[in-house]
Order: sequence, then C-alpha cells, then structure tokens
Amino acid sequence: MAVSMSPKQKVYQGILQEIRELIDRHNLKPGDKIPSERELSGKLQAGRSSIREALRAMELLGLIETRHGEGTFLSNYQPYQTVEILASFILQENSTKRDLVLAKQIIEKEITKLAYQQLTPTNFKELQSILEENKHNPKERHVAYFRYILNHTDNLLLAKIWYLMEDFSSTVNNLYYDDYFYQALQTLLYENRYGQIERLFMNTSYKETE
Amino acid sequence: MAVSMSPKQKVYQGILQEIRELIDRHNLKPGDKIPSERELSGKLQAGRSSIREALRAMELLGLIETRHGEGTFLSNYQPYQTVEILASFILQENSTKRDLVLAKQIIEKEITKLAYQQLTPTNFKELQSILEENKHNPKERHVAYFRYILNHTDNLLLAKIWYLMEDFSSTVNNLYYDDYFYQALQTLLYENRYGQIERLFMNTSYKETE
DNA sequence: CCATATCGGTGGTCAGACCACTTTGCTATT
DNA sequence: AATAGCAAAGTGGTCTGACCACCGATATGG
Repeated sequence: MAVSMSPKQKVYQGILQEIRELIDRHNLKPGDKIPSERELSGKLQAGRSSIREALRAMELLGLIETRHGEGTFLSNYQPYQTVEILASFILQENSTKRDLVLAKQIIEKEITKLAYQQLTPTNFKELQSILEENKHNPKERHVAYFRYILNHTDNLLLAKIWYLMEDFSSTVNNLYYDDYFYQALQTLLYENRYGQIERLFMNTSYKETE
Repeated sequence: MAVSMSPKQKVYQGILQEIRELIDRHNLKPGDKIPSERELSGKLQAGRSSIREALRAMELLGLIETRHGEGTFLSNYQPYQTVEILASFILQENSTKRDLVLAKQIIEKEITKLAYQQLTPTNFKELQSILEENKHNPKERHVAYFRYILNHTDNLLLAKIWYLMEDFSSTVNNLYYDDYFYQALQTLLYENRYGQIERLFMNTSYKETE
C-alpha cells in the first residue's frame, strides 16, 4: 500500500485518514456517493480487503451507508442497527453512563437556551402539542420535544452531538424528565423568563424506566 | 457463512454478534485472548476476510487490541476512543466555524461550572500561575487554563469532546479570551460567586489572532 | 547451563475469483 | 414509434489461497 502513514500504522487506518481527506477535498455531504471499493483500491494503492476493513468500521459507526449493487454513501447518522451491539460493549462502565447522561443533559439545557430567542408563539403551541400527543410515552415525548427544539437552535454541530448521545443512551436506559418539568419549561419559555431555564434544568434529574 | 443472522444481515455483523456471545460464554475479561482469526474462521464457517472486517471494526472502536504475531486480546476498554472517531468525522464534515466556536464556548462554560465545586484554594493558585506563565501567549494560556479545569471536572466524555473541538478549531483560528476575562473568572471562582459564571461567559466573545 | 537458530502460530496484506444486486441501455416485439 | 424484456456493466458481499512480518517456544550447539 502507498497510503502515507506513520510507522507501524495499519493500512486500514491510513485509508480512514485518506477517506476523510477525500470527503473534505470534494466537500461531500450526507447522501453523496463515495468512490467504489475497487476505485479506492486503485487510487490509494491498497488491496480491496484493506479498503473494506476501513469501510466496514465506518459503517459500524454509522458514518456511511452501503447499498448493494449501488455503492457507498455518506450517511446522515440515522439510528443504525449496530448501535445496539456497540452500546452493549461500550456502556458497561457505570462511570461512562454517568458521563454520558450528564453531558446529554447539559446539551439539552444549552440548546434550549439557544432556541429560546427564536421561538415564536406558534412554535410554543406546537411544542405543547408534542407534549400532549406523547403524554402516554415519556421516552418518545422527550425525544420529540428536544428534536423540535433542536430544529430551532441553528447549530448543526450541537444537533449531531445530541442525536448521537440520544442514540447511545437510549439503548440502555429510557431517560426522560417528569411531567412537571416540561410544563415548567413551557411556562418559562412562554413568559420570557430566560434566566430561570438554567435553574430548572439543574434542579431536575432524569427519570428512568425499566 | 453459517453464522445465524437475520435476513440480509451482513456476515461481519453476525460475526460481531457471535464474538460477543463467545466473550460472554467464556466470561472473558480485559486482557484475555480471543481465538485467532483462522480459528474463528473455521468455527464460525466464515471467510477470514469477514472475520477481519468484524475485528477491525472492533479494534477501531477500541474494544480489542491486536498484537502482531501474538494474537487478539480484549482491550482494557477506553470507551472514549469511539467518541474520538465519531467526532473526528462529525466535526470535519459539516460544522461551520460558527457552530464549532459556539459549541466549544458552551463546553468551556459548563466544565467550569462543573469543576467549580471541586476547586480548592491550592487549585486556584495553580490556575493563577498558569495565567501568569502564559501571559505572553494567549492561545497557549487558553489551552492550559481549561486543560487544568478539565482535569477537575470528572467527566471524561466532556473532556474528550473539548480536546477534539480545541484541536479542530485551532487548525482554523487561534481563539482565546482577553486578559480581563480570565481575571474576572478567577475572581468569581475565588469569591464563590457561582451564579455569575454563566453571565461572564455569555457576555464574552473570543478574540482571534492570525 | 546458556546463547542462538529454527519453526509453528498469528496478524497484515494482497490478488483474484465468484456471487447477488442495481442500473442502464439496447434489442426485439408489438 | 413505443414499450416490454433482456443483456451487460458496475458495485458491494464473500471466500480462498498465498505471502510477509512478527512473536514465542523449542530444539540445538557451544
């Protein structure tokens, strides 16, 4: 293989690097097609099996999506099937879970504060609908509520991070806030009491089913 | 391949499943050796390349460790390697500079608030030293200061995320706060005015060199 | 007894061969 | 001319076999 690499680095790791740069160079976005395995094999001067080792790893992470007979495409991080397998390995440590839950809560708090300035009365009503439609399913309610918030946050990076965290955490626990929290938050948003959002989040812990 | 699998599931995904069960059955712990690639290939009735696709994916995630000439071993798992891989793609692919900067600032604010409760007077003095030692180099000062804070935050996940963001953002610009900010923050920490940390961050923007 | 050469097992990589699937475009029939 | 049907090309999915480089244990020679 001719992929430039630090001493002892394995070929597939170099491939990974190379693919990242390729994505960057061509400014590829989710949904775009990346070169075929055989083409990459030729371009990067590496065996097809090495290419595949890199691609499979990326696929496991949900970074790409492969369609038999069509090609390989950049993914937009849908909940991927393998997340379960991953999580079963990853989230064994309690400290990891704790870190994740805390980080996720922080993100939720901050995106709420970011979205705050952009929410209109209409948005407010839609949020209320979301709460009512899902009142029977706390977990779904939680996801729907914050997904809506996220769409008004105007920060794609934070959105991606939150989706990922949500994906992982949802495979182990069902985390959500209790009814009171959402109503209190709605009230704060409605009544323009920005300063109290912080406090509300910090004084609330997740509930958990299962 | 004879690995039992749901319709259309790929072989390597079945292998993943199989390996996890194997680990479970034999109660393997970190450091233990797992069967060789050729042995797995025979036992699971799959080609060695498929076995490798599964193992490489696991390796990339940090689940296993491979020693050339010796074998493959369960890793003393560092779950956060996964975060790095994911983040390295997410950060690069589609985050505008603006998103990244904002997210980074949020993380810095929140880790400071987390660390707040753990900081002792000694820590406080050390932070002051850091500021003085780097007074000539704003960028280095920024990194050193928050690295220290991070070490007292007790949330490895947030730490990883911050390091990555710092890494990526530093390739684009040199961001730091102005002198006043750090002194003000020091004062707040010292005088136990937790509630004002939030405001200080939100009223301060990054400076930028280059 | 020790230093060393050898050998078997292991991961690392490649090349080539099929297969299954999708798309495309040509062909032959209507 | 329009269309139904099929063939070909391109792609991912998988397996096999072949080397290489590396490690550890064992046999060998001093």
